[in-house]
Amino acid sequence: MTNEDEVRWLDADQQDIWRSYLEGTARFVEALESIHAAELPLSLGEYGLLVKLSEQPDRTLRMSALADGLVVSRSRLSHTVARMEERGLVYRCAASGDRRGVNCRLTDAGYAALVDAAPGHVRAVRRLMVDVLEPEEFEVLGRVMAKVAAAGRAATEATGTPKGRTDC
Amino acid sequence: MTNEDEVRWLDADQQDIWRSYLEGTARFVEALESIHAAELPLSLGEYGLLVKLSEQPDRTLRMSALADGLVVSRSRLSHTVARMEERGLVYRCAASGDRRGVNCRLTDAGYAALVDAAPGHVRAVRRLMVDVLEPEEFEVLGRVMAKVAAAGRAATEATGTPKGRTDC
DNA sequence: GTCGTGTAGTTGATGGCTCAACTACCTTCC
DNA sequence: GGAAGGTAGTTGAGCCATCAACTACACGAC
Repeated sequence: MTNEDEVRWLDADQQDIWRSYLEGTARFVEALESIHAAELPLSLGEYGLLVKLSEQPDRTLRMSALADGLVVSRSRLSHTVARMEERGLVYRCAASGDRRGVNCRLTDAGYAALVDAAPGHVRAVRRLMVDVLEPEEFEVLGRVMAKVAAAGRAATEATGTPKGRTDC
Repeated sequence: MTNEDEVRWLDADQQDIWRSYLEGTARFVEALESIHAAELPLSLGEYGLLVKLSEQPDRTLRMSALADGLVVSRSRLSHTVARMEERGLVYRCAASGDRRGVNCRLTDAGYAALVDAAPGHVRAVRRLMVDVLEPEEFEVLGRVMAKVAAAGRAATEATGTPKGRTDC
């Protein structure tokens, strides 16, 4: 399984690309998170959570769906939502139908924070990514990362315990 | 500054691309980290650190250079290296020339761990990214992320306190 | 020389994340 | 109907990252 003879190493060009990817993602999130921390009322993670909620019909989503959508563990989401609930950004209530379920709902204050943060967020995303690329480059990036997302999803479902799953 | 009239929002296509990017990076690191945790003797972060060291002439690098190369704060690197030092993977010693400086050096055990982890790491990177893309797609990804890296670097240097800097 | 400022790195307190364990509920099957 | 196993979500302990403060050294100006 760890037999070295079978390994197809990356050639020099592939290594360069790989390192560009690693550095690019690292610098990008570093810059975006620091803009959120310095100028906006929500961290990048909180912003993403509120965006997801705001897109739902009743600004409401099941905890599990939210965790899957944000690609975080259920445990982490529980803790995060608990903190955001204390700040009045969201609140939890029982889900109808399945008595195990819990809904997470965006409050008016949460929506207001989202509206407040959105312009700065979009400006930052443009400055750090969208506007530094040619339109075609940006499009390819989207196609490419959709493929990568699918591969990751497949790998996570197939083998290891995804995130915070007790089953298997 | 947060005047909404001036904001150039993303159109529907751009939003799709942006979300593909977010989900792709999230699922990718999730899968890669879980492979490291389950099958390899080093976490993804530790692996990256040892790779950087192994590329240096004497398998040695200044702490500050290491922090910059890995895009992490000096504080975080200090803690991480302290833990890895306890495991015998690296060790620190005074740098020559500048008496403030500290060198981080790869031990034989650290190199052995790297050699041990490398095949599984490369296999995972291929399965999760390189091999799911057309060669041209992968090349574009490299070009694109190099641009993004540059933009992030510029933003971080220009404005906010980068990571763990006390100056400014 | 020493004052001021900048750089290198560490440290400890705080807060968030992870992991495993747990409750509670649903579903299936006999 | 009840036993077994799956799903939904939470909790607390321990680990890791972050932040601000700190030591120590370097360098330039006067």
